[in-house]
Amino acid sequence: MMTNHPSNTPCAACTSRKFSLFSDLPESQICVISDHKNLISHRKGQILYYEGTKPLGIFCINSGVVKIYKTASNGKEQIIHLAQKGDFLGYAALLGEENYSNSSMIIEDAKICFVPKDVFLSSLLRNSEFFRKVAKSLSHEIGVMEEKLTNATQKSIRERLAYVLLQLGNTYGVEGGGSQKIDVTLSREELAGIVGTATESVIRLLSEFKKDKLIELEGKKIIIKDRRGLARLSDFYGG
Amino acid sequence: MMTNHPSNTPCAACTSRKFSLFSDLPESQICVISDHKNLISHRKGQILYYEGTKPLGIFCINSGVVKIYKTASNGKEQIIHLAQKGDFLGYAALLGEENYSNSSMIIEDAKICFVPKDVFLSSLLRNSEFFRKVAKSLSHEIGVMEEKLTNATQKSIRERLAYVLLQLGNTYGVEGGGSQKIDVTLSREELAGIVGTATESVIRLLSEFKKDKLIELEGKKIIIKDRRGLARLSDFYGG
DNA sequence: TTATTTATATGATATAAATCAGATTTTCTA
DNA sequence: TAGAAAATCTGATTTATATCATATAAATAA
Repeated sequence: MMTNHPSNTPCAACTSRKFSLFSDLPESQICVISDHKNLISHRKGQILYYEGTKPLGIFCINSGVVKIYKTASNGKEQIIHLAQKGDFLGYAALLGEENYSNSSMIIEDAKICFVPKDVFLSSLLRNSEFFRKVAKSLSHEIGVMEEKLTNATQKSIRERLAYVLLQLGNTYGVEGGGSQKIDVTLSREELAGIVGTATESVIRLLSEFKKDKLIELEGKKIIIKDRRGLARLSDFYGG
Repeated sequence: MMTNHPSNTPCAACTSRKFSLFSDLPESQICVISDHKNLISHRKGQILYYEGTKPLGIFCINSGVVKIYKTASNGKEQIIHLAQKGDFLGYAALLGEENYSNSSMIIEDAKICFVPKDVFLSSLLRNSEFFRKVAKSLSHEIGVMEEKLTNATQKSIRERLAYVLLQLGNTYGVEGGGSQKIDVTLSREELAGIVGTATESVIRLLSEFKKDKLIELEGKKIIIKDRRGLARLSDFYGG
């Protein structure tokens, strides 16, 4: 039996699904998920879940942007990553049978589906290809985190900021007139949280990058003018 | 059919297995693994695998200690973690269907079983409880890495070193006379690789900790004299 | 709109930690 | 066992970046 609430369009019709781990789940499974999911609209600033609390299901982002972060003992936020359309949230905590290891907050208005724990888990167990895909995603994430840790300890703030800008360009970049606008609204403080540094340092370095014609600043938005230059800075090819 | 090479004792009899992800695999599965695994002795300094190469199976540590590390572009090693008896290596790369994201080197003479890719994967698919356990382990690892990243960006070297010493004490500590000897041989350079700092900084801070009666130094071995003091340093409870 | 708060920006200063250099000790090896 | 090489240690110096302080601009609320 398949219910279909007005505000709850079926997963089969979801345009974000093709970007997600649900992408090639068989029709039958999709219907089960669809039947039990709950699509909720979130406004900027809302918290999806808090570190230390118990996961009751997983989130799948239909639209919007979410920051995943840990709050350090000095009160500063370390942003682990930004999640968008098609991304799953909270499945690591669920599979790890642990409380959330991080918190998540909406940074651009979002529509997010919630799929209850048992629906998600039984779907995994009933479909080993899906399970494998989820495991693949977890594994990939580990490699990404290893890279981030290595960068954090071995690279300078300047290098890391340049690298983060390039990455943001890859994910949120809108091309135009030979330059690339990073189309996501991040405060300087949040940018600092991604890089893992002080807000003032980010502001200072952005000014420097601007002076060096690597970027342009349009309010909160950053426009990348010279990807090659940033790439040179981000690595160790001179600098 | 179960072969049993002289140097290749069956997994059913392996005393390290109870610490591993194989711990409650059913007898039938154990036999398959046992039949296809290969136990190899490794000497200190040997490389198990290199970052960027293709995983052909997984490693399960029977004895010894292995460091898992990434080499940064400045040539320095960031040690991701140390692995010991019962730990699995290389399964994330296998499940992620990617090349190794890190390298691994023996730091204390080790006996390590190699289980070929298809044997491991078919075992996973045939036993969903095992698969779930592996997924749980991957998920846990992600949380650990998030914590490490946050520490790396938000804590001082002094705090991180104190924290690393406590962790090493937990894993390798041998109690005796109110103090705890860290019974694993790490060079100062490797300790620096764990903390994510320069070798000289580690040496200097160890001297300082010694002066402050937090630890004692016996050649390469470190003896923790004051866990409480180190804990105070490692966190932000004054310092 | 104006007032108030919050975010961004820039300068001055302090400091942790890297780097460079040299001495001593330990480990390796021929 | 001697000699060479590597690791540890300590000191001096430099540098990147955090912190503190204050000004300006932008966002929000009254």
